[in-house]
Amino acid sequence: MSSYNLLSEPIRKYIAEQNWSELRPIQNAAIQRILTTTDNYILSAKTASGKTEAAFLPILTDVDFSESGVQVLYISPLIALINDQFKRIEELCEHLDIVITKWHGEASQSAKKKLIKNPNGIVLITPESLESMFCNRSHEIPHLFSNLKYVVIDEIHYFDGTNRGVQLNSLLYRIQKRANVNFRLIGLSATIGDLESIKKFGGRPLDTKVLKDSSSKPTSVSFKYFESKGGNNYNLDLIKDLFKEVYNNKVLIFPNSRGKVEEITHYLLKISKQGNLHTNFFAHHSSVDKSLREYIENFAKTNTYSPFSICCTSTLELGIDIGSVDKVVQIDSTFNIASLVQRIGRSGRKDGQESKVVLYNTNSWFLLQSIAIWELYQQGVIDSKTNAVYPFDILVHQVLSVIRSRNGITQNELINYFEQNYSFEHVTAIQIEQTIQSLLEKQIIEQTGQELLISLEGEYIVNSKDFYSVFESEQMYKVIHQNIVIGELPLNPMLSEESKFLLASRVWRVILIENDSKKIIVQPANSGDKPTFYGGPVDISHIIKEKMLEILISKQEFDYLDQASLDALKILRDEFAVYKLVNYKIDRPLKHDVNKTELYTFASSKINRTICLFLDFNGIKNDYNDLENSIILKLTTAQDLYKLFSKFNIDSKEINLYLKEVIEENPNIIDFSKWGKYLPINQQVSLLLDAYYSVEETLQFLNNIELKENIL
DNA sequence: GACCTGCTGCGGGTTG
Repeated sequence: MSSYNLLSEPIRKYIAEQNWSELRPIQNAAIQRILTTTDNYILSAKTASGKTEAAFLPILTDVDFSESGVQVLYISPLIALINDQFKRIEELCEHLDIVITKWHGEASQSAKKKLIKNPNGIVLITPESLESMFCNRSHEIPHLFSNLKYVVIDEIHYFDGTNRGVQLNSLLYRIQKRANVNFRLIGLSATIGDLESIKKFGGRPLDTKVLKDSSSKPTSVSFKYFESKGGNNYNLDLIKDLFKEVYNNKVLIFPNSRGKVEEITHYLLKISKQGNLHTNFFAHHSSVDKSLREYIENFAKTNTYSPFSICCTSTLELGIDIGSVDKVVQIDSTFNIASLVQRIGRSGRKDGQESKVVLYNTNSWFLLQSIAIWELYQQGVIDSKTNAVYPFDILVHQVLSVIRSRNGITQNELINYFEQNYSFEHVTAIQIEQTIQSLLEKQIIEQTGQELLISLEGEYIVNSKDFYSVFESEQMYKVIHQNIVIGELPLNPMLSEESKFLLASRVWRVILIENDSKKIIVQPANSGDKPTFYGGPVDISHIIKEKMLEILISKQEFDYLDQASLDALKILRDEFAVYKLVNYKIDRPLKHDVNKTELYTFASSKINRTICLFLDFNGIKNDYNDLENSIILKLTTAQDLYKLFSKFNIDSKEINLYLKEVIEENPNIIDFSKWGKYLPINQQVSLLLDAYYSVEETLQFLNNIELKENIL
């Protein structure tokens, strides 16, 4: 039977009205498989290939919405995506009598109350709102979800390998337990790196199948090279070239940081105004006020004819609906392949159109990284993030949430509950007990009779609105002009009264800083600096670093490079030719200089960080540059380094003891994790070794490499 | 050189 015939009458009617000539491959496959099996499915297909419909056409056919209780739970990482999908699903349900409810922090309270009173239909929610449901409406969970048939997770790759993903998986387990229900899971994504890891969502990896439409849109690419000379400032020629590239098109520009977004938007606007051309240049990032961002998104979506450029960070990387753009500009390399795939997918969304991407680079290492990522993308390789094997920090958060939600639970019940929780599959009962003991010792929880309860101290933590998320957020000051919020900035020492900065593509002068209400009052000004934002380094995966070396030592030519890129690549290749590297898996350059030695690792950021940990442990001073892949040491020979590496094969007890000392001396080291500080010290050590460093992998890497030296 | 994500419930006021 054709997949169309499997669909219910109202759904077929809907399809007829859409004037679709045919169903897309991913839709056909999904309808067939979802309606004829009981498996979970991950639907993977390129952006704008109709994945939402692929999930909902069969689900709407399968589910009897006249029954009470929420039938379908759609989970999204972003509020903006929920708002977009709400409209789409509403259209899909036009001929069906189905209630659709948005449930997130900015959704209507009355709609939520209505759902509680009469739970049914489809609910669209964020993981954090789900967490809050367990905390504040625990007794409603069975009533809401005991008839749940499907959970749909949108942009599921975004959760994979992240703390938010561990939290989400734990929440799915908690729904199953609390509402005593078994649901099917449908995950949607355009970019999947690690299939095995994604299949674990929902706790039935063996019954979770992947439907993948690997067809990709033709993409035209060009690389341009404008070296930045001194400091962080862009080469003026880059800005002029960029202007020519964008001013007559609809474009998204991704320069990788909020400060650079402001800088580039400012320059482009300036050039355009000088030439009396249009002023549709926008800055879009997390520090620009939400209403302003929505205005920009809406401008892009509704505007059919006029050209515009939105300069943005990853805020416009996921599937928020802004319509189609003509081209995507990436300035310096993305940090991973999935990011590039998502960004490219934003152009040429209409059928038959090709995607267009222009990659600018401002130094040769970024150029090399960009080529590596582009080549891997062409090969269909996507890099993936990996979770900690023992995510103790999320465990501590979930333990607190469960105690709060249950309003008292015995220790044995709690241990048993988390032993079965598939989100913590490798964590043992003894380890769970240690986590609980630590919370008791730190007096976050207390024991009353047989039951564990949140203590007075703990109430402050679990009752704070900051409790629901597993990621940290810094204190921000609102930037206000004439009672209108422009955006928000972290307060830094550079910012004082009379200082000037760029935000939302305009220059502002600080009039007043109100510390109590966390406000910065500003007025427009003529010139100013880009604002300073705090941000940690972003890890680069091993396959990208390895590919960079492969390209560096090969003679491979790339026809998408402009002359300046070719020249820059040649200089870098010539520089490394002296090492006579043959095998990119094994050979690593060791550069002897007049008073220092540089080890070029071409390894993942995590491995580099771990090598530095080993060096610190052995009292060897080192300096590390992730972009250039190099660890700088005092003068040393390859023989000395081999000797040192063999010493790294140390008893893990020693490194544990060392890390304990490090943590005791500097407790802030654990702050890379929001909930890490509540863990016992041995679990803090484990978390560092597991999530921050990578000992096994690093030892394997060091045992495998052969150093190739230059002769001074 | 350095992304992003989310957030309760209540009480008091205003509006239709």
